[in-house]
Amino acid sequence: MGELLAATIKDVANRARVSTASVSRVLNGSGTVTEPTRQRVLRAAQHLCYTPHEAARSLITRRTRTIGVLLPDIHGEYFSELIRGIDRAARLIGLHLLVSSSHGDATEAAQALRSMHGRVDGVLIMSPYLDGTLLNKALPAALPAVLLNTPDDTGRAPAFMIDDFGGAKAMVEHLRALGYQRIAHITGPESNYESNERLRGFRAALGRVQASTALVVTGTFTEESGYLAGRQLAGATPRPDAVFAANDMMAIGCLFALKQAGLRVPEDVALAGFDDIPIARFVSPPLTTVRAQTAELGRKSLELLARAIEKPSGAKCERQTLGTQLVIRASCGGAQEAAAMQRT
Amino acid sequence: MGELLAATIKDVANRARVSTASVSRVLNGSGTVTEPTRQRVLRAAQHLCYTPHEAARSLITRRTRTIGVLLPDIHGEYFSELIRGIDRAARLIGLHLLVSSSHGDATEAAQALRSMHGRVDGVLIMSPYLDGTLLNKALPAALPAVLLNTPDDTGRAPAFMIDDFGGAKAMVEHLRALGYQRIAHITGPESNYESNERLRGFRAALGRVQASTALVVTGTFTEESGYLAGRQLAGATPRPDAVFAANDMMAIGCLFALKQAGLRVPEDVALAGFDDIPIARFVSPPLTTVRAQTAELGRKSLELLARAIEKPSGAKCERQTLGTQLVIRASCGGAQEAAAMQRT
DNA sequence: AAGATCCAAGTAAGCGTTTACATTCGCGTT
DNA sequence: AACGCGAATGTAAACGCTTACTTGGATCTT
Repeated sequence: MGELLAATIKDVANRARVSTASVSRVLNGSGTVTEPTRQRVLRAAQHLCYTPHEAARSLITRRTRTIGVLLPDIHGEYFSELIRGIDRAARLIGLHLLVSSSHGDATEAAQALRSMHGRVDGVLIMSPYLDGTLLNKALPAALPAVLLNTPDDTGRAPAFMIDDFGGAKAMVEHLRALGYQRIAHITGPESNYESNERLRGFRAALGRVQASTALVVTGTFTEESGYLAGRQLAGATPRPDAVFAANDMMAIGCLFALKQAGLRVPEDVALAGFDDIPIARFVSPPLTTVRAQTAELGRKSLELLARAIEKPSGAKCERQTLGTQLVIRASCGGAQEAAAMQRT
Repeated sequence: MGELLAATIKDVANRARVSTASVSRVLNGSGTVTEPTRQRVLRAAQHLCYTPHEAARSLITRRTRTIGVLLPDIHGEYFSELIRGIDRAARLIGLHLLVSSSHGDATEAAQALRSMHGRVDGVLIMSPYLDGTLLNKALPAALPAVLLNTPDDTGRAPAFMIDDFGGAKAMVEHLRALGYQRIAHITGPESNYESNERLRGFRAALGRVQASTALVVTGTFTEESGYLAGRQLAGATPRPDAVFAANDMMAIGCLFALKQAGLRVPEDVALAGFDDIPIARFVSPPLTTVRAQTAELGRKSLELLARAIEKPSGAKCERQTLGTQLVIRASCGGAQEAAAMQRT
C-alpha cells in the first residue's frame, strides 16, 4: 500500500465497498443514495484524503470552472488594479484564474491562447496588439471570450472599453479652460489602441488648427519614457505651459524631469495624467488625472464572461464603454476654480 | 459537419487517413514517422485548427505544466512585484500560472489548495495564516510545494524567506545611529508572521530596556491603518522623534497623518518603512526603507519549485533567507551622513 | 531465396471522472 | 403468492489524449 499517489475515486469506492458511481453521487449530491451508504463513502473519502482529479473531471463534464486571462503585461499599478477587479469577481462566482501575460506580440498571445484549450471555460483578453485576423485565428469558435480595451474589427466577442477618447478630450478641455495655451502630449506606444484613442481625444479638444502645431512626444507608457519626454519638453522652445501624459506612470516620470530641469509644477508647467493609479495622489504635487475605473473594468468583464459561459446564446457581441472622470489635484493648478466648475 | 465543437485528434487522424497514434507522434515529435505522413498530418491539423485538449493530455501524461499560486491577497504593489517575479520566471520555463488569492483564513486557503488537485504540478504558497497542521492536511503528499514567507513548523516543503528580522533590526540601528532617541513602531497584523519578525527586529535593535518602553502601535499593513497610527503617534506625549512602520504602505499613511498634524518629516519626526515598493521613492519626502527583493523572491521560489517538480527526490526542505538592504532617502534625515556610512 | 532485422504505422489500454442504462432489491398490490 | 414498481446501486461507456505493444512490409544477411 504505497501512499505515493493520490487516492482516486476507485480507492474510495473499494474502501467504502460501493461502486465508483455511488461515490460520485455522494460527492456531487446527484442521484439518490441511502444515508448509510452516504456515511460510508464520506468516511472513506475523508480517511483517504480524497480530492477529485480536476483534469479528469473536466474532461467529461466539459467544465473547468477556470477562466483564462490574457494580458500584455502584469506589472505595475494599472494591471494590479485590473487583476484585482477580475480576481474579486471570479472568487465571488467561484472561478479560477489562469493568467498569461507578457506576450510582446500577437503571435505570442495567440500561442498562449491555444495552450489554454481544455484548461478554461472562457477567456478575458486584453491585447492591444492582437489584430482581428489573428484573434479570429487563435480563438476557437466555441470559446466564450470578452475583450478588454482591445480594438475589435470582427465582432467576434463582446468588448469592454474605457472611454479613452472622451477622457482625454475632457482633460485637455479642462486644461484649456484653466487658461493653458501650449499644451503638449506624451503618447503611449504607437501601435497601442488606447494610446491612439487618447491622442485622438487630445487632438479633438484642441481643434484642428492648434492640434496641427501641438507638441507631441512619443512614449511607451513607462516611467522611463515619461522622464525622457519630460526632459525633451523642458528644453523645447517655446516651452509648453502644460503637459498631458497618456498615462500616470509617464506623467510621474515627466514630473521628475521637470523638477530636475528646475521647473515648478504647476507654476511653470502644469501636468496631467491618465488612469488615476493609486500612486497619483501621493506624488508631489498630487497628480491631476483621468480616473479610469480599472478594477471595475475587470469586474464587469469577468461577470459578462461568466454569463456568456452560462448561456452561450445570450452573448451579444456589443461593445460597452465605461465612462471616465476628471480628478482634479494640484499638479495643474487652479484646483479651486476647477472644483467650482465641476459643480455647475 | 458541425463546426460547433473543437476538432479532436480523431478528426485530424481521419482527415489525414492515419491513426491517432501517428497524429500524436507527429505533433509531439516522438516516435518515427515518414515525411509524407508528417506532412499530411500537419496539413490536416492546420486545416481543422486543431489544438490539443490540455485536460485530456494532462490526464494521461500526469503533467499540467501549470503551477498554482496561493496568495493571501493580490492587491497592491507588494503582490504586484511578487507576481511579476513569479510570472517572468514561469514564462521563461514555459509554465502556466493558476492564481488563487484573497483567502482570509487557513480554511479557505486549504480549500483552494484542494481544488487545484489535477490542475497543477506544484504550488507556491504564501500564507501567513496557514499553520503547519492545516498545511499538512491540505497539501497532498506528492504535490511539490514551495513556501514563501510562511512560518513552517513541518519541514514539509522548502521555504524562501525575506530576512524580516535582520532588515528591521538594521533599519532601527540606522535610526539610532542618526541620533533618534524615541523610536516608535507601527506593526502589521498580529497574527502575521512577517509582521512579528519585523517587530522582533525592532526590539532587538533597541535592546531590552528601551524595547520595553518603546511606543508600539498595531496596524494591518494597509495605508488606512498607517494613517490612524500616525494620528495616534502625532498626539502622543512624549512624541516619538522617529517612526518605523512595518511596511511602506503604512509608512505612507502615517506620513499623511503627520503632515496633517502639522509636523515636518524628517525635521520633527523621521519616518521609515519596509519593502521598498515603487511608490516609496515618489512620495515627498522620499521614503527611507528596507529593500526586500520581492520580485526576486518570486523568481527564486518559482525556479526552485520547477526544479522540485523535475526531480522530486532532490527537494531538500531547507529554508533560504533572502537578505535585505537599507535604502536611505530623505524621510529620516541625515541622508548624506548615512550614505557616507554605507560606503565604509 | 529464406530468415533475421528494422522501421513505420496501427491497435488498444488506460488516465480518473461522470452518467445513461441495467440490475437488484424491498415492498405494497391484487 | 405472484406481480409490478420505484428506489438504490452497479456496469460500463464515454471524454481526448499518449504509449506499450503488435503488425506488416521492406531491407539486409547468409
